[in-house]
Order: sequence, then structure tokens, then C-alpha cells
Amino acid sequence: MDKVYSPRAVEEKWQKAWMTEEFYQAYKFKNDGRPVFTIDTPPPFTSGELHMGHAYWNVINDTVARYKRMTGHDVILPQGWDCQGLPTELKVQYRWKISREDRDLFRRKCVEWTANMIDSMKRTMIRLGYRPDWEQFEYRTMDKSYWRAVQESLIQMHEKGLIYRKEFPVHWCSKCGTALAQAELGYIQKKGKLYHLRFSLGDRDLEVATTRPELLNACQALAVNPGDSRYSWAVGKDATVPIFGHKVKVLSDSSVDMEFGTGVVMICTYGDEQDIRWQQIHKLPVIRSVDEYGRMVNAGKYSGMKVSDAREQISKDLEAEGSLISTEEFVHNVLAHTERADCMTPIEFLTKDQWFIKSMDFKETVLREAERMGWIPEFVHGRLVDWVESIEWDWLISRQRVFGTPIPFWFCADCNYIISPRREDLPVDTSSTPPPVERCPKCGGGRIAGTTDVCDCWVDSSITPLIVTGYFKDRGLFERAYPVDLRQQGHDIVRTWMYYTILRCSVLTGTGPFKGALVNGHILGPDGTRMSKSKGNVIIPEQGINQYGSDAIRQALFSLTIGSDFPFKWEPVKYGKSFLQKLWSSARFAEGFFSGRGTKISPRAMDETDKWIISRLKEAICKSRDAMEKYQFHIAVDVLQKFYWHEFCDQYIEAVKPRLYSPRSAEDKAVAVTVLYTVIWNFIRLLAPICPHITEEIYQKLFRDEMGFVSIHASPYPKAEELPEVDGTIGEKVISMIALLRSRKVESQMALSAEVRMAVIHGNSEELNAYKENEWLIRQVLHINDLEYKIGERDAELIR
RNA sequence: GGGCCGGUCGUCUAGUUUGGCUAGGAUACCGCCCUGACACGGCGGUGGUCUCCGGUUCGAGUCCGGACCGGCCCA
Repeated sequence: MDKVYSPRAVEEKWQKAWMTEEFYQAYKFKNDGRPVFTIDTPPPFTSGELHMGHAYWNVINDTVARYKRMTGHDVILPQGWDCQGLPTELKVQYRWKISREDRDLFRRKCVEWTANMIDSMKRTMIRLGYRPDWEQFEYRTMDKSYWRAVQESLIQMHEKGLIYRKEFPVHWCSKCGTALAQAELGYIQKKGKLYHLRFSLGDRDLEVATTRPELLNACQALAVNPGDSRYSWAVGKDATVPIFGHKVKVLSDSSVDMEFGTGVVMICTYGDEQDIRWQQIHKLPVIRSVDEYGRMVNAGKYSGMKVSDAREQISKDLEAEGSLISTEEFVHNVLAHTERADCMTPIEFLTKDQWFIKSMDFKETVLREAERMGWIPEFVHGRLVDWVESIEWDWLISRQRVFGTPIPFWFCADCNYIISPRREDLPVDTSSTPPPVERCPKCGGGRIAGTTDVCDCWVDSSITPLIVTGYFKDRGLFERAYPVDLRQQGHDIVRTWMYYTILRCSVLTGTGPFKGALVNGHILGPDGTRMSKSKGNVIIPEQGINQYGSDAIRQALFSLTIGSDFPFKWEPVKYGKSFLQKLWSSARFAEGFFSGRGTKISPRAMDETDKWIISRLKEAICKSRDAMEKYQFHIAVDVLQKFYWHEFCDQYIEAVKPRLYSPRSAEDKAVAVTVLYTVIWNFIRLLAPICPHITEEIYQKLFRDEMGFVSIHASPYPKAEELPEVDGTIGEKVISMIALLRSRKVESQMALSAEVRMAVIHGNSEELNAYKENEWLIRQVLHINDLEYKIGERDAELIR
């Protein structure tokens, strides 16, 4: 073995080997009757760059899977790719200047681009030591087979009466030209103006504050709070809308905020979600004022202008007319297209035909299934509950885009009746495929239309537990593997991936998809803020893999508590690297003595320090197992590092040297070697799920011949019961006295190997007995010629 | 405005569920040591009273109440 451990060469060697048929046996899901353990792993969006956050997910999944395999499970570790979505379309549009109108060509380019992105991301995943069952469980949401599954799932939902098409005010992004789901929206702070307008009620005027005067044409009412005495006189009267001149009623509504602006609000169809509620409650007419491209319509001379220009112009005209009382600068929160896109465009409400899944009916179902799951950390459950309770509309699943799974239905243009494709025709694109019927089965009409709409990306990804358990193709497997044991994901997508998956899988199968969820935090940039390209604080794993090795990165990623965010720092990675070197050096030291070894040690032949290290090893095994079962990786890493470095290397190896270099007896040396062998053999298996490469290397070099497993990852995780019953208390006293004497030597500026004429050690009678029985060892380790004992407080002094 | 999470040596962090030995580590820093696995090492040291205030208790980082600060989610 080389003196210095070089992760790069070793890691690459094993990564390659693990992909071969021989080693695949250790990673393959065999469906051979052992208990199945299934992990629903997050399919990353195929942006092409695998950052440290992705690496974190991969490492968690990989470590859980390796641990579960070593504890006797038949593990399904899938890895998917979330391919379809706006960012890719925007890239393709920009890079190749291809119009979305040419749908086939556009789609082909998206697929081509995405395939390249996957290659590059997969390479990094493999370099992290991640080893999912690529052969059986890799999926890409853009593949025809995946489309078939998504479409099948939608047809099944339709058969349960859960899909409908309806004209509805939808959140619309005018820049991206598509409707959006609630989950794709967020609030951004925007500077704007608050315009105070004068509405005439004949003899008196009302002052109304609004941020959107350009919507005046769609103004359908004014409203005041019933408790607002300032305006009780106005309720029920007609007001004249400035510029446009139409008359609207002054309504009374308790949800009007008396504190905001003047306390009078103008209701337009539609400025915001509150307008939609008011429109429905007060049954107001609907006037459309903005089109798909963000331009004004039904607005007289303003028609055709961009919204922002119209706002400018109308405010000038209001001023000229004398209806503008004042304007004030104003910072407000604007609903915008914030998720999964850099778009940030404020959204408008448009009335359009859209496809929906009836999700409002299943709030109770989702809450019930979420209740039955185990959540790590607990509080994430509460976050899902809050989200479910706050949902107000059904799930809008259609997108007016190209790179997505086609909505697999036709509809009757006369009565909106929905027509499903034949199963054997899946996947279908109803915009180019003729319908299976000529006339509407409901109204008999002959106008059957397909759609160019595609599915929201969450429609794709919300069936991953069904995909990986074979719901669509292998019912036998499905019965055994569903619900999946563990869903691992980030806390930012609880309201999307988690919610939609529980909803869809529960409705389709009648049972919630997860036994447990492990919800992790974010890996932040070193500055503690979210990684983003524009801030230049993105950390990619490749930066450190060559220098420190992925085993070091893996240790560092596990130093955080699951669920909390974590600014990425290189220091813990460096520490991880040092630990690898320590492990390497100790194995190299031990290797020299490993001839004619045996694995069975008898407690009777053991030295007291042997018993001590074996008892410490047993405790490390118990703690590590316990931590791994609870997914407390940071505890497992901590326990293992401390045991190996500070107990085994610092104490035991130092104390065992005389027994190896100048043994009292051949038998005692053999026992010492066996203990070294046992500790290292057990320890590398404890560490294997976390640091798969170095442990494999040491296994293959030192243990493979005797143990016979093809890989350390095919060996069983250690059990404390397999080691002899020992009492380490005397050994602990001896070890701690040796440590004390060593520090006394350092204090007197003596080299550890320097000869000491005499040492006097103090202790109670029990301690002194322990020291006396092990006098040979103490003297040899510290090169002390003579030892004297004194009753007293535990202490030691050197006499030169 | 509502909800959640958190605030422990310069920095990161364990301990808080089930109050109790001198608050444990790591890193950085300083000093000594190249000792026959390892200088990517060994030994030792400086450094915190646990955000603040009040309460319960023989005893609180740990429980209760309040305030302040930070982060996230939602409106």
C-alpha cells in the first residue's frame, strides 16, 4: 500500500468496477423474496449542471441504499430525470432560434439537448460514488414509455371522474405565454405607484386608491367595508368610472381592508385573486382587459398597448381629466412567475379553456395519508398541512407549451365532453392523432377536437412511486414494493412534488405512496445564501472530487442535521480527507502483520486493552446502527470518526505496538493481530455506506481473500452480538494511564521513544491493581525502566 | 399580517425530547514534538456561561412566559 492515499485513482477504479456485471450483483434489485426496500429518489431537472445540492441528495440516497443492502434488504434505488419544462424550451428557443410553432422539430431539439445534459449530470453522479440500479430503474420523463404511464394515469383519473375542462380565470404569464399553477407562483417586491382616483357619485365624490388604473375599463364595482362609517352614505349608490364613463355600484363587503389606501377598493375582472372571489360572490360581469401577450383589449384607445404603457398613458389622461388626485410611491408584493424559471413576470388573470384535476375534493385524503407517514423532520408534516389547507383552486394541469407530455384527451367542442384514447394507442398526441370516435358520445355532435396543451411537469413527476414500483407494468412487484419505504426530497418542494404525489398516488391506488419521508435542507453557497449563477456562489462537486475525493465530500455533507440548510464549506471536506488518510495509514500499518491471520478471537486470550477496544467497537456498532436506522447520518459519521481516530488509532494502536514489535509471546502477538484485524474488518463495513470507495479498496486488499464477498458492499453490516462478550473497564484504566504518561512526557519535552528511568503512578487500590497487572505493557509503550505505585489521587510523575 | 425553524467558544456544531458530574467536539489560532502507520500526524494550550429579561426548581443551555434578531414558507 502506498504511504499517501490518492482518492482520485482509487475512486475511479471502483466506480468503473461497480458498473461491471460482476459487481452489479451487489446493486441489482433481484426480487428474490428478501424484504424489499424502495427509495423514491428525486429526479433532478435536467439543467446540465449537478451542483452540491444535487450531490447531497444523491449521497443520502446512495448511503441509505448501501446500508439497507448490507442489512439484508432487496433495495430498489431508482434514478430518474425530470426533463420537460420551460427552462429547456427557452434554451432551445434561444440557442437554435427554432419557433415553437414547428412542434416536432422543436421537441426533437429539446430531447437532443436534454440527452446531453443527462450525460453530463450522470457522469458527476457516478463520480460521487452514487450507484443506483441504472440498469433496471432509470427513467426519463420525456421518453415515450414515461408518457404512456403519465397518460395512463390521467385516463384512470378521468375514469374516476376527476378530470375536467373549463373556462376559468387562470394565472397567466404573458412572457412565457402559458397558464401557471398556484405552485409556480410567488410574491416579489416591486416598486410601484398608488394612484388616488376620483369617482363621481353625482353630488359627492369617492376617492379610490389603486395600483392598476389601466384596469379601469374592467372596473365592475367599488367596495367598502360595512364597518367603515366614513362611507356608509355611499353604499348602494352608482359611481361613474373615470375616462370610460360607465356606472358601477358601491358594494359593501367585509373583506375590504379599511386601512389600505382610502378604504375604498375598485373591483376589476381581473386584477388579482381577491377580484375573482368578489366577482363570484357579487355575480359581477366579466370584462377581459389583458390578452395572452400582455396587451390591452376592450379598452378603447388603449387597446393594443402593453399593460405598462397603458398605465403610463391612462395616468396622464386621468390627470388631464382632473380625476387623478395624487400619486404616491409604493412598494408592494406582486404575484409573479417565480418558480422554476427566472421569468419573474407579474402574472395576469385570463379567462381560458383549461384542463383541471379535481384536487379540492381530496384535501382530506391527502391529510389522512400524510398523517400516517413518518416525517423527518417532524415539522415538515405541518408545512404540508398548512399548504393543503390553504389551497383554493383545483389543480390546473394544462400548459400552452411544447416540451411536455401531451394531454391525452379529445373534447367535444359543443358540450366539452372528454374523450379518452384507446389504451393500445398510448402515448398519443391528440393534436395530430384522429379521435377514436367520430361523434360525441354524449351530445352526438361531430366537432371533436384534440389539444396542443401539454401537462404541467408535476403531472409527470407526481407518479414516480408508481413508476418505480411497477404499477403500470408489473402488478406482482407493485404488491410487494408499494407503498415505497422512503421518499427523499428537499423542503422547498413539499407543496409541489410531495403534495401532488400523495394526491395522485392515493387517488389512483387507494393507498398513500410513502411509509416515510426524509426532507432535507438546502446546500447554500459558502456565503450562506442560496446558490445562484448570478451571485457566483455555486459550488459544483467536480471542484473538490479530484482534490479531496468524493468519500471526503460525502463525510462533509453528512455533518449537517437533516432538514436544516447548510452553507457549504471546504473545511469539513478537508477534515474528511484527513480521516481517509488516517484510515489508510492505519490499514497500511496493520497490513504488515496480517500473515496467517485468523478471524476468531477468544476473550480468554485477550489482553485488557484488547477487551477495551472490542467493547468500544461494539458500542460504535450499536450507535452507528441506531443512527443509520433513524437517518441521523451526522451522528453516525461523528461516532465512527471519533471511535476510529481517537480511540483505535490514538490509543489502541499506540498501546499495541510493543506486542507486535517486541512480543512477550508469539501467542500474545497473534491475539493482538487478530484484534487489529477484527476492528478494521468491522470498521470498514460500518463506514462503507458513507465512504464506499476507500472501504472497498481496503477490503479488496486485506480481506477479500479470506471473506470471499465480491465487494464490501455485498457483505453484512456488523452486529455487536457477533463479537465476544468482554469487560473493558480494566483496559480503559490502563489506556487512560498510558495517555496520561504520554502527555507527561510531552510536558517534559521528551520524545515518546526517550528512555525514562522511573515513573511513579498514583491511584486507588483498584486502579493500581490494574496498572500492576499490565506493567509490562505500560513500561514498553512508554520506555520506562521502573515503575512505582502510590495510593492517592490518580496521577503520574516521571523521574529521569 | 399568519405559520414554522433556529439563535451555544472567532467560525461550524453536540447536548434541549426524559432539567443534575467542571457545557463536549471540530476548525482556526498559539506552543512543543518528524516517536519504527500517518506532519493530510501526535501532545498540550488560549477561547464560550449557552441572544436578552422574567418565572418554576435544591438545581436550567435544557421546562414555562415575554422581548429581540436571523432564515424559510404562506397571505
